Parts: sequence; structure tokens; C-alpha cells
Amino acid sequence: MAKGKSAPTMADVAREAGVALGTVSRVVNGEQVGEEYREKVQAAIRQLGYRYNSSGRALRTDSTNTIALIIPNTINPYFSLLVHHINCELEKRNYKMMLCFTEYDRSREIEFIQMAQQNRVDGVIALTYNPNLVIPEDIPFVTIDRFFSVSVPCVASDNFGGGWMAAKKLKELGCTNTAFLRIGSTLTHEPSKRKDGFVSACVEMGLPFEIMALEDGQPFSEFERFLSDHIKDGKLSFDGLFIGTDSLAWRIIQLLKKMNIRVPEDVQVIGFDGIRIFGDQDYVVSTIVQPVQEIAEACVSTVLSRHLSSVPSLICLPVSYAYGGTTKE
Amino acid sequence: MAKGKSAPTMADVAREAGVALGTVSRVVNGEQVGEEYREKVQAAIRQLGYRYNSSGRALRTDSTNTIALIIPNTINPYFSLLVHHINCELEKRNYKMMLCFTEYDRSREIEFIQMAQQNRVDGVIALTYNPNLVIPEDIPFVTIDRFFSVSVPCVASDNFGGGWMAAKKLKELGCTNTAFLRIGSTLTHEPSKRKDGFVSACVEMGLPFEIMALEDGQPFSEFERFLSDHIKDGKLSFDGLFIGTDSLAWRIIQLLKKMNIRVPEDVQVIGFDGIRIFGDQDYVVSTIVQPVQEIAEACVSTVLSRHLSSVPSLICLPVSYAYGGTTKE
DNA sequence: TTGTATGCGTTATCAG
DNA sequence: CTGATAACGCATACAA
Repeated sequence: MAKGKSAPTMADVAREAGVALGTVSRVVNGEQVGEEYREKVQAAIRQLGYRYNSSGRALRTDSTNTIALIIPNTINPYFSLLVHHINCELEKRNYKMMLCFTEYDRSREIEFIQMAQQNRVDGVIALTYNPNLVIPEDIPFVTIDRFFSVSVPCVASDNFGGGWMAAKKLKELGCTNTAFLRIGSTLTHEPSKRKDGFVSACVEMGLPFEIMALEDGQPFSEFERFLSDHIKDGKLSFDGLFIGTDSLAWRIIQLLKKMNIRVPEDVQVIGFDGIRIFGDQDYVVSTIVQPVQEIAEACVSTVLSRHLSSVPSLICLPVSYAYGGTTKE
Repeated sequence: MAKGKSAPTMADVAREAGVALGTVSRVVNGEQVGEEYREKVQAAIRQLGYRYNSSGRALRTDSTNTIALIIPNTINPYFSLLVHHINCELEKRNYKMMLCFTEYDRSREIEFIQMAQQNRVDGVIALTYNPNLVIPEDIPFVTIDRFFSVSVPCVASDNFGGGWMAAKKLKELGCTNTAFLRIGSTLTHEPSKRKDGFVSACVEMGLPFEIMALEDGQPFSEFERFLSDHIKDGKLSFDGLFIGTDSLAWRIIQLLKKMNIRVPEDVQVIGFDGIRIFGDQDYVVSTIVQPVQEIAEACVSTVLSRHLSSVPSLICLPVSYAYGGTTKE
């Protein structure tokens, strides 16, 4: 019988079962225990409704069965998807997730890494933007989309291949003059390679292209100006656009509508990420799809395999093309 | 100097500062401590890079500064939004979140509640569907959208008022024959009142309406049949639809397109939830917007105020109408 | 005000 | 194979 209202402990179970405390621990942890002892203990556990106290275990073993996920937010649907699949993978393996939102704040990225260590998490998965971020060496750490060093595994999709694929697709669909549009930080990370792949393919195939990259601080209206500059007699000189993310693609398409340019009749548009409306229905735009499920699986299995000596330092996963109404066909 | 590689403990700090262990604890917890002692301790803390170990504190205080959030997933954008705002509110208050995905699995809902207790979380916020769920009395518990009993606070938006608002809006926009469409469980919960509010308003205003509710197991195609049955000479007899969720509204609109019914010219559609594309851009459909931010704030402040004796048992927050392209104007 | 000592629930190390 | 017991890092009641 537990004393008062507080939850029963191993000592209570031991008393109830008439065995030693250590024996209870062994049963709970599935270690070798004599059959009749095991049964007595299990009966007592059921009797008292005992469940082990993770705080005690955490203190003793210095591990919490928890992984910290550091990510800007969960409003952006790509991040939501990532959070979802990573948490599912963790749940499968009986791990918990400690979710940390940075809102793109560089100081919070640092803070959360410290906080994660203080909370004795068993590892960290991080999607960050701070160019000066220092990755601790004494805790399993996996990054998404950013390569720091060979000792910090990075998981990303094949951004270069995706850019290449977009160019090839536009060409196949009959485009003869294209542009790549992107917005974003000056930070060099894996997604930066989307442009590189696109450019490489265009050069190789002899497909004309222009680049329009908005740096931090420049207003969105710069895109409007850029597009206007390429309109003659109400006709856009581009017939194919590859855009850094689906989100930006969608905004650009709104812009084109306002300018009376039809998509995909006048210009075909391919985005990047693979965002679906309501998370699981149609693709919002034609797009290069990131394999989020596989990315999540790779992150989790990598961060949990600290002891496995040989972890690749860059895990690159294949992308695919999906039709979303903004290309022909 | 810490022994070996493991993180410094309070004992290390005490030794370094030449004070007692208890004094370090008091400094760390911001209690009254003599000025020169405080300074010595803080210097030692900086010196060693000490951060307190939350496992030790958790074991000692039997509290973890963690709240469990039980929710189906984070793919559905409404859930993503909820997770986002709840986590933000928790971060503000220096609490962590333990995220639990049920995927609508009733047994997992139960499991997670037990697991949360085992992990000594300080409270639970839950959005569940299991009709037989038993809410533990010995832990602060807040539910979203479902009322269990006066002792379990429930946070929800004004679903009845939202239904009423939808009817009024459709009437204002000139509709003369309407229908309410919904899909979903047989479970009675707060969102069930969307229909009630709609019906009440229609009756009061003398606006004709029909109800079409899909029960569990019925295929989506039932909606197609329902709509077909109401088409004569290619013309839909309804000119206004109120639909249980934005997600369903969007699917219905796809259906209408296939049937060559134009939205909003032939029929105006209002959904419920307030989902925006990419989480923060345009509304996907015209809709009754749930005040997610306020819901999150209410959940968190309620679950954290266990000691405050008087918590209302139902917190009902006001909704608003937003134009999203599927109504006139 | 500061120091000392105990115990939170668990795992792990020893003896038996 | 089992029982007893010592940590783990911290907060706190009590003694100084």
C-alpha cells in the first residue's frame, strides 16, 4: 500500500511482493530473474499500478530518452512535416521529443543548445541559420540542411539534383527561356545548391536562364520590378520559372496573376519542397519534393547511433518531381 | 576543476568557490544570499560553465517544468498552429513541451496519459477523441474542444457563435437556400455545436437549409451523390454552403469544380478553422476563424494555475469571419 | 545568513 | 540468482 497519495515506488513494489528492491528493478528492466520472483513482482506491479519514475532513472543513468529538435517554428508547413515525421520516428523507438522554436533568432539557437545539454537530452537535431553556431562535441548532434564539419552529420535532400531536375523538366515541357528566383539569407547551406544544379543543367542543355536572388532586407517588391522589366507588350519573356521554395513560388504566382500573366499557359512554374494543401492533399504548386519521411528517419537513426563509429558526415536523399497545376500536363 | 569529462555539479562549484553546497543551490535558485558569497559563487559558475542538472532537480522536486501536449498529429495545419502557439506560450514561461501524437488512435490517447504521469510532467493539454477517456484527477489537465466534467477545464472557441455567424453571413451575401456539410465521428464535442448555431440562425432568419453529415465509415463519395441529387439542369439548388472544417470545404470545392459549379458565382462556401496557405498567407477558403493564439494562451495559463482555486470549467473564445475567395465580396 | 546532512527513485556494484 | 547498499545531483529542513 502506497503511503498517502504519491505514486508507488520500487520500494513499495518490493515490499508488496516480498522481494528486494534490486529484484524489482531487474524485472522492470527485463533482466534475468527467476520465474517465480518475476511473477510475484509483476503481480505487485499490477496490484499497485506501478510505473517507473523517469526522473529517478534519468538522474541515475544520466540519460532521458529524449531528443531535442531545434527548428524555427511549426507554422511553415515544411517544418510541420519535419516535426511530424521526426516525432513519429522517435515515438517508434520510445524516445520523446523536446521541441524548441527559434523563430530564426540566432541567439535562441545557441540558448537552446545549452538548454538541451542542461536537460541531459540524449541528442540534438537542429535546423539552424546562425552562421557562427558552435556545435558541441560531447553530445550526439545532427543538422538538417547545413554542413558544419565531418564530425557533425548533416542530413539533406539532394538539392543539387533537384535543381537539375527542375531545369530538365522545364526543358521537357517546352520552355525556351527560364529564370531562377530565390529569396533568403546570405548563409551558404545545402539548399543553396538548388541554384547550382539548375544552372549546371541549363548550361549543359543550352537552356537560357537568368538568376534573381533577393538578399536579406530587400523588399519583396523587387520581384515585381524584376518581372515587370521582362514584360514586353504584356508578354513575359520567360516561359519557365524555377523558384527556391514552394512558398515563394506561390507568392510569385499571385504576383503573376495580378500582372495578367497566366500560369501555366504563359509561364510554367516549378517550386521546391513538396508542400501539399492541408498537409496531405494536392500539391500547392508543381514542385521538387523533398523526401521528408526519409529525412526524418535518417536524422533519428543517426542521432541515436552515437556509439556506431562510422556515421557518414553528409546524408543526401533523393528528391522527385510532382505535378501541382503550375506546369503543363 | 571537474573530474574527467562529465559536467560540473553544484559540489564542484561549491569547492571552487569555497562555500557550501547549499549556498550554491540558493544562488542558483535566486534566494537570499550574502553579497560576497553570491559573487564568489557566480564567478565559480562562470568559471566552470556550470548549468544545473534538471534530472536532479526533477527528482528532488517531483516536477519537470514540462507539459505534455496530446494531439493527433502536426500534418493538419490547424493542429500545427495549435502546437506552435502552445509551445510559444510554454517557452515564454520557461516550460518545455512533450509532444505526443495519437494519430486518432484511442488506445494511444490512454497510453500517453499514463506515460505523461510516469514522466512527472506538470500538466497535460489534450485534444482527444476517445469517448471513454478517463481523465486523471491528480494532475492538472486541460482539454481542447471537449467537455468532460466541471473539474476538467475545457478550452474551445465559440463554435455555436461561429455557426450562427456563418448563417448570418450567407444571408447577408444574398443566399436563399443553404446546406451544412460535415464529416466526422459520432463523438459529441464542442465543434458539434457549429451545426447547432447554424441551424438556430437559419431558423430564426427563415433561411432554408439542409443538413448532410457523413458518419464514420461512409465514403466521401456520399457528398458527391448528395450534391448531384440537388442539381437540376446543371444548376445547384443551393447558393450557400457552410462546411464543418476548412479542409472539408476545400475538398467539396474541388468536387464542385468537377461538376462545373462555380464558386462563389453559383454557390458561396464558408468553412471553419481559419487555415491559411503556408500557415501565414491567404485564407484557403472564406471561413470562421478560430482564435488559435488565444486558445493556446488559455490552455497554458489554465494548466499552469493548478493552485488557483477558481478555474472556469469551460473557456469559450470568440471567433471571427474572414474572406478567402469562396464568397462574394 | 550559511553549513550540514538527508532523501527523492533509480541503477549498479558487491556479497551472499 | 538475489539481497543489501551506495551513489546520481539537487533542494531543503535543521543546526550552527
